[in-house]
Amino acid sequence: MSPRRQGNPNTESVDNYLKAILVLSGPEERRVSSTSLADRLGVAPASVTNMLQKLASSPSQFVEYERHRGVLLSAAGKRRALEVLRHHRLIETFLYEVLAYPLEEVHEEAERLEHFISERFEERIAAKLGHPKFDPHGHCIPAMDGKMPKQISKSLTDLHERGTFIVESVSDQDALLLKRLRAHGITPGARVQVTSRSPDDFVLRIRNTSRSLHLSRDHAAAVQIRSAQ
Amino acid sequence: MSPRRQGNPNTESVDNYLKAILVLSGPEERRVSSTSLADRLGVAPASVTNMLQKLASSPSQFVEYERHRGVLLSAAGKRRALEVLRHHRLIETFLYEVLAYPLEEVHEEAERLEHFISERFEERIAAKLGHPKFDPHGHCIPAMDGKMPKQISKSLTDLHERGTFIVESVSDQDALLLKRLRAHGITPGARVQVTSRSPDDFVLRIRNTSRSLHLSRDHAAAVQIRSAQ
DNA sequence: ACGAATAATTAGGTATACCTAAAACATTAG
DNA sequence: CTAATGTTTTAGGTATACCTAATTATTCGT
Repeated sequence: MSPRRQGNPNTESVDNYLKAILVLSGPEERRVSSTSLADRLGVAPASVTNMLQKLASSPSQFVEYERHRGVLLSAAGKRRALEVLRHHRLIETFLYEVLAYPLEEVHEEAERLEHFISERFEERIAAKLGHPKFDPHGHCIPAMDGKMPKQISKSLTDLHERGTFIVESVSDQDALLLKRLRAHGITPGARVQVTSRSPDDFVLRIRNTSRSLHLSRDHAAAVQIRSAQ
Repeated sequence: MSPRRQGNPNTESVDNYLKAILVLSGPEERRVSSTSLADRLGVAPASVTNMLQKLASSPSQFVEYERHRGVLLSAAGKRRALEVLRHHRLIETFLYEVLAYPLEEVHEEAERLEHFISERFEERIAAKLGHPKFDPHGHCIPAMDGKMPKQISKSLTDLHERGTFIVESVSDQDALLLKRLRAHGITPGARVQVTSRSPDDFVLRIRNTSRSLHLSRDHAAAVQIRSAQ
């Protein structure tokens, strides 16, 4: 018996599967394949199949799963996934604002703690932070009821014009990249100019500075922007 | 595979065993029996034997265990146990001071989180709190190097004279009792008068008030006191 | 539309941490 | 100093979450 919250079906592992499905299914909520889940979670595809079967046939009804056709979150699954995401982003904000963590270290700690904090802890840090709407990476924090405004930004790689933009958010997945971006002033809210781009070389310049930064396609994909009004 | 910190031998469970051994072996560091561990951890005695055998034969060398003769912490085991205890008490202090938790809710949350916080988190909350020496229950917080001053207090039940005393600490094990004690002003630092006592009825009066409080033997055992200088 | 390539599932196995029931050991009372 | 009692260990079994290797489905190109 491993589960900390015994009796109820929310183990750490289940939470991670739900979060991964939420992210991979995107705003259009398309079905998610076993392989993509396996990739994201760093486990073998067979393990994913196993877990999905268990989840689908458990009374919790978190997912809708069809053999060979991928998986989708149910309403309950989405609710739980958003709750964990809320935990994650609140904790990130808390570590950054209250404990003065460096931005790039916030994710790893939140990834661990998100599964173990109580409702009370969640409430208290939210209150302490003044019920923030965004985390320090610029991602929005789901409300208690699970509502989350659709963000209208797009990825740097989806950009075809040249021009000046505002950085909306930056992915927290790659700590090293995050550190490099921060060193160049690419943080949420920054005004940046896209100087040139080729398929695998995006050149950014930060407004009011003379420095510029080259990003590979993968790295550029981690930066979400919106047009400067 | 359950361990969160993979590769290294500190699972949540191991931490809990080490903590329990630390507490049960007391300041005299006497050997701890399987049954007493089983009781404290809420598991079957057979499970304890199993775990102790694994711990004793693991490369981590946390315990010294002899069949039928109980278990003892090694230097490494004591170090680890004190680290977890430090986490626990720092988190309690943090929840109380920074997040304004009610005293009696601090223990449960700390019990969960103590296993998952990083060194950085530990450092940051310690710094934020000004490197406190005591938690809100009045227990002292082990230093980073594992040093901890022996506390010279004794339990209310070990008291044979009548008189006025200062509350040194209050056990965090029983949230309901803690709430009741708090309601009567029995918190660390309070001056209390022991009005009368019989084997199962300890009567306390808080200095400068007219209220008094009856405690059973078990409950009185949870209150540590020192003489008022 | 069919065979090759790719994706997904099944089958069988590992480790952790727990359980119960039965057996072995230790302690204590007579 | 032995028998009864209580404690501890052994033996055998459960569930979770993973793994690899083998098999079966699906998809895609020609």
